[in-house]
Amino acid sequence: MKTIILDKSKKSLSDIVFHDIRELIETGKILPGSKISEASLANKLNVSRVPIRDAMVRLESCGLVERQLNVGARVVTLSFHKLIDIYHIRERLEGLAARFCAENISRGGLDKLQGLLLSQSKNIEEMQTYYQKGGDLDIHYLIVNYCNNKHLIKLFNESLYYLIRVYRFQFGMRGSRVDGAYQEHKAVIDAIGNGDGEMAELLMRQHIRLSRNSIERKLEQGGFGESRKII
Amino acid sequence: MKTIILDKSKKSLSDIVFHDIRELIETGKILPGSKISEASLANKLNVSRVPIRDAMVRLESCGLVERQLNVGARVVTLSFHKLIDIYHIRERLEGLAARFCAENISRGGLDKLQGLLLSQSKNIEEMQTYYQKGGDLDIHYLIVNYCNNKHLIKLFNESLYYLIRVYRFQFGMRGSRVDGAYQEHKAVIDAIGNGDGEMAELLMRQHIRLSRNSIERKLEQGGFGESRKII
DNA sequence: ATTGTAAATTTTGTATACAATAACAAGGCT
DNA sequence: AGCCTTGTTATTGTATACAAAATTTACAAT
Repeated sequence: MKTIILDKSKKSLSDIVFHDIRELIETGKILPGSKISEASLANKLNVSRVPIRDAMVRLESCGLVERQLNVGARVVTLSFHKLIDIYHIRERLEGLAARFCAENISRGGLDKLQGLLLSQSKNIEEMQTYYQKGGDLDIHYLIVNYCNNKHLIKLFNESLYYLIRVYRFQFGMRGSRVDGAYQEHKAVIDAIGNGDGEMAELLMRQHIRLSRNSIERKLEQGGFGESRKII
Repeated sequence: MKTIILDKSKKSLSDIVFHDIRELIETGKILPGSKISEASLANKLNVSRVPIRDAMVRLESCGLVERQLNVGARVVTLSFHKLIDIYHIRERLEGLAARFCAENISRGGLDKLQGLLLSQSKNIEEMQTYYQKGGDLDIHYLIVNYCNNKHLIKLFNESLYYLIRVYRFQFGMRGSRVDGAYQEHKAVIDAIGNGDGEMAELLMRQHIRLSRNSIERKLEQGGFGESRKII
């Protein structure tokens, strides 16, 4: 008997192109506010315009570009105000995800979470680089993706996560609040491990609220390094 | 001097087709779980496959269809479980929207909300038909769209609202809980009018939680009329 | 010099054509 | 008979070609 392994990792060109462009935006290779020409991108990536357009439609849905009829697509322009708006949304949505995790998470999922947490506690220096790379997003990403609510997962992955990554890079938010984050992450994951949904939601909301406060304070101080020019 | 009025209502074929298909799904003209052939739809709507594909990509982002590489798109199959998941999300997101409304809404926006509420209080009979048509969604829609948080608005409109409408139709959820809804809507809008964000969020969350409870009870009783076959 | 108009160019939107993949059916093998 | 193989068909993915719209450029009139 031949085992049939359906290769789910097989991607269409549209898919590949989508992630290529997403990464170009995320890493600032395409600047915010700049126009994206379908033809030039098609040349650059050696594909026809069709996969590019597919990708554009998806990128618009993800909030990374804005399109206008007969004019074209522009990379979204970010602002601190919008960032704060997103943190309010994250507070509610990730709070809910933490609750669902506490109620539903599998043994394997919990192991994964606790393992990631443990690897962070090893030493401060590793942690620094980890956080600087935006790796703390991984914990948030994992918690959402283990929450077992398909709509919530899709919502977060497609409408928030990519955007958050763009913000992290473009505002130079690397390494902010490395101090408190670990303890707060630990508290959330402990609550999840105890199966205490109410507490998990509360702690996650508090954690994200504190992050937002930290950002608002830095904003008042004119912080975030050189990236103010992006405003 | 010639006045330039840029017609934002101008839509591309892709746009029109998107809403056409969305409505076909919403009204059950295309059944849940059924396959959508690009070619046949292109024939039916008298356009080429290109706008159909654009629409498909968007429909997938909105959660109305699921696509598989080299196989095609299927209309999503709904379930009570998923519906409950969505209500949990709505509770958080619309709660936040109510809070933002209380903090930011314009005089005109508030007038609109209170006007809609007033028109509902006129008489029970009108209200019944109003709710049966899914019009109570309008209040929820308005509150979100006046909340002044662009990301939240986009999230709700593109990832929840269409789906909710599909659920309403396919599960025959018309007219459920006409009784309590008015009072609860009034309470939320009063809080918004008073600028009390905390209270507005609390009341909206409670309102949606009660709706969810009502649905869960009906589910236990084997309710929702003939639509159980859809499961 | 500036503004308005019109031609030219570029870019997007849509249609058609071709390639690749998967679903399906028929026939041969154990 | 049942299952595997293989060829056929249908459908999706991608490329190219054409149409329509917007932007840019050039030029003329004030």
